[in-house]
Amino acid sequence: MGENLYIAQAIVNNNSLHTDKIFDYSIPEDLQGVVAKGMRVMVPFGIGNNRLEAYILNIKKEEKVTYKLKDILYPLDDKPILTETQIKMILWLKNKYLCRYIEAIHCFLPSGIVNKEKKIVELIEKDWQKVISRNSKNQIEVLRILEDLGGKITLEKLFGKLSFKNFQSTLKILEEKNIIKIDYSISSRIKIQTQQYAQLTLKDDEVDTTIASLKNAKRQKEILLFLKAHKECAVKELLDILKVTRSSLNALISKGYITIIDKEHKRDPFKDIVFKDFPKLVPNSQQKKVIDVITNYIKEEKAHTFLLHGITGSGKTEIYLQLMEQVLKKDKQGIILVPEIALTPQTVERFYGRFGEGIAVLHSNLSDGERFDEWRKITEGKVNIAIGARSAIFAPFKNLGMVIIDEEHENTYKSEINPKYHAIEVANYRSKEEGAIVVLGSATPSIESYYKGEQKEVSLFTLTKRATASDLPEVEIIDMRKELDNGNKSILSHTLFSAIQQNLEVNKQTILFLNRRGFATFVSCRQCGYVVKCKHCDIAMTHHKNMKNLQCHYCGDKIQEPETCPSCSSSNINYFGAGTQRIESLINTYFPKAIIERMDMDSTIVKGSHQRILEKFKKGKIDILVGTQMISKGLDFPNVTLVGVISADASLNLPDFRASEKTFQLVTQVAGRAGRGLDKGRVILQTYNPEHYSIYTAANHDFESFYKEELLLRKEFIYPPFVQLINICFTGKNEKEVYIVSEKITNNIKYILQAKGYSQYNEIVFGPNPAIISKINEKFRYQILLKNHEVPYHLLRSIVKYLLLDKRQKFIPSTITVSIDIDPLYIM
DNA sequence: AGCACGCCGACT
DNA sequence: GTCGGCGTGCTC
Repeated sequence: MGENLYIAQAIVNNNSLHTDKIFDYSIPEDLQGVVAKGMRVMVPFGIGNNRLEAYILNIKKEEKVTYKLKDILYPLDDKPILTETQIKMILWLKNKYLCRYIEAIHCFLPSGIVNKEKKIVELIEKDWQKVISRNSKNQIEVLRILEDLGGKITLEKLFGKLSFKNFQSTLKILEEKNIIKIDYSISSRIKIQTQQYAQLTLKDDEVDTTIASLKNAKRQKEILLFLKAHKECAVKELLDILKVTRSSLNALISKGYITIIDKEHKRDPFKDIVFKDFPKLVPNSQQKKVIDVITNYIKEEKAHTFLLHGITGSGKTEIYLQLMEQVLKKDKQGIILVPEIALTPQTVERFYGRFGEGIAVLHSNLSDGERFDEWRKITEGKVNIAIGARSAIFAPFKNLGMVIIDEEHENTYKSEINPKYHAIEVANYRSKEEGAIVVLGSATPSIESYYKGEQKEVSLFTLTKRATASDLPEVEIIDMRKELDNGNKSILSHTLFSAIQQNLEVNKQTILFLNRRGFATFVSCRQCGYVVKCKHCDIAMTHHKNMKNLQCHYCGDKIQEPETCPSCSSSNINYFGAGTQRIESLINTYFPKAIIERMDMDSTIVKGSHQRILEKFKKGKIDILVGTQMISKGLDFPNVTLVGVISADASLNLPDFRASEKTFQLVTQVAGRAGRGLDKGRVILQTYNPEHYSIYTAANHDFESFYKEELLLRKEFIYPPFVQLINICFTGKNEKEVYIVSEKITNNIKYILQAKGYSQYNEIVFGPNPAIISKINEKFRYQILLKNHEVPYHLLRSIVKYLLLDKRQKFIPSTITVSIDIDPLYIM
């Protein structure tokens, strides 16, 4: 016939490395012009022609094909759910972060939108006992279960009940014997909620005559009058407002005067919250300069990145708000990223307070349905602003004007699951592709971002004035070694103790900060130095006092708290350092009259407990708040005049090249919690390393000095921003095998480097080494670290891609998992 | 991953 | 001869 063949190039929704490629499907004639690029379709896949959802990335025309192609079954969307821009970005993500297509695709879609055709198993031969031989144990088991559960269940459910794994052949035999039937049923986890609306079918001039004709039907007249005035109304509301019953309405419906239509009803997660108006503030001179400069870029639609380095309280949020106003004026949309939305309610409140409705909020604990609704508000153009955590960077705006990333140094902007993207990288990409600007803000910028500022790659603004007149708090460093010399074995120095006491006397609030949940509460023997570690994960176990046990925070294993040292039997075993719980109970005994509350991962498991504690604190119903990182962010309480940092060192001793940076950031952020009001704040910093630069520069609020010092070290030891890193982690149950595979890959990388003329590979490839956490959940972990030291970065990446993706089957047995992290934040 | 195929041992 | 366990290899 010589007719053209339309071929859809699609990615199947199958979370496997082996199917991570583009599959071609022919588009049957009746679907030509119906299915398009960016749509989801159902396709048959594999030998069993299992039905899978597939995402069409491209459609091409070919005259003939020499290979067999299967037909698309049917479309799942009536219009594309992925735009051209997004498809391009999917390819970029895959290539940059070396993830799978499907993982990149999932960034753009709300979870739960995925359709699956479930297999339904149905019993059709009731008298099966006559046909099946007594020996076929497995077949009998399947049929019994089917019978018990009503003769029709999903394959999944059946599989869950079976005592054997290999059910496929059993089912096939039963199907062939016509005893069971296997069918498909489509299921989507999300349903669009609809609400009934009443509408008039009469024309305006008909209404009055109709009303007159109704005579005695008083209620019906009221309804018609109401609808004449309001055009349409939700049935629920109509009945509520007019105090009429459904029967009156039904009468009108049966007479044909009114119709009921289903209208989509969007769930609103913030419906119960009233936001106070947040009026525009007059910017100070520094703020105004920033706003003016960036506004020009917005007006000219120039892609560019800005870094706002502003001390806490320098009014960055007001800058964000005024820039957003400019973006909206250009009919463009904006994204605001915050580290974690539950911890930064003030940012959300201010945006709502300034712009009212028209904002989509992408919470971390939205339900699938709520998330879907927020996503639809964006795709349908109903909102122009999206606020959310990391994943909101993928908000599907059509005309993006600006991305704001607040607290840009935060770790939460780097994804820990594939694709392991960094929100700043994605923002910069979108900026260039979509002509938007990026605004990064932080009181303690990351070394990488600040370095880019110095290199003029991004425009740097420094804000030194606090927007409100309050001064930065004074920070005192307490040398805990001297405390010990003076006979104070307590975890509170004399200075901090008396400061808390004074603060309580004048009815001011105190925040006590501890570096990590139970990070320091490892159990150690003073006699032999033995540290109790998890036998599965090789990390120190954490003491949980109220449970009287030790827990591993990686695998969750629990053991009884030991009374003597498991190694030398000495009774001199000690609970070292202190977790938040221990501090809480200690403070309780020191200050029995004070109201003390703890805020950490354990005390905020229950949904909404953050807000509850913070609300209580805001109202002044808590005297002392003890907490972890969680309390270091964004809290702005004027009555807090004292911040105590119990031990500034815990994060300093982490085995990571960013340990100093993290310590500086934490101490600075926490110190910024004091003195937000009219009273001067006081910060007391307890440490065993008072001479460490990250401690004293943080105490002096001196980012510049810290940066200079840190940058020297980064340069000397060849770390980012001077090189880029790639971390490859191999995981498996057999330690020897994991080691051998990772060593083989290491040698291959070195071999290729040498062949390409880079013989100094010992400065490029490090490892394989056991990961710092060398064992998680009975699985051993080895890693290779790559640095692009005097070797092109793209060469390193293409080597990794070649060995671990393209030729994966050749090098990696299926018992080993490989995880690739491009530009890792932690190497653990 | 998910499925079928094919080889082999157990059991009638 | 039949059934079921397990290893292997492919998926448009």
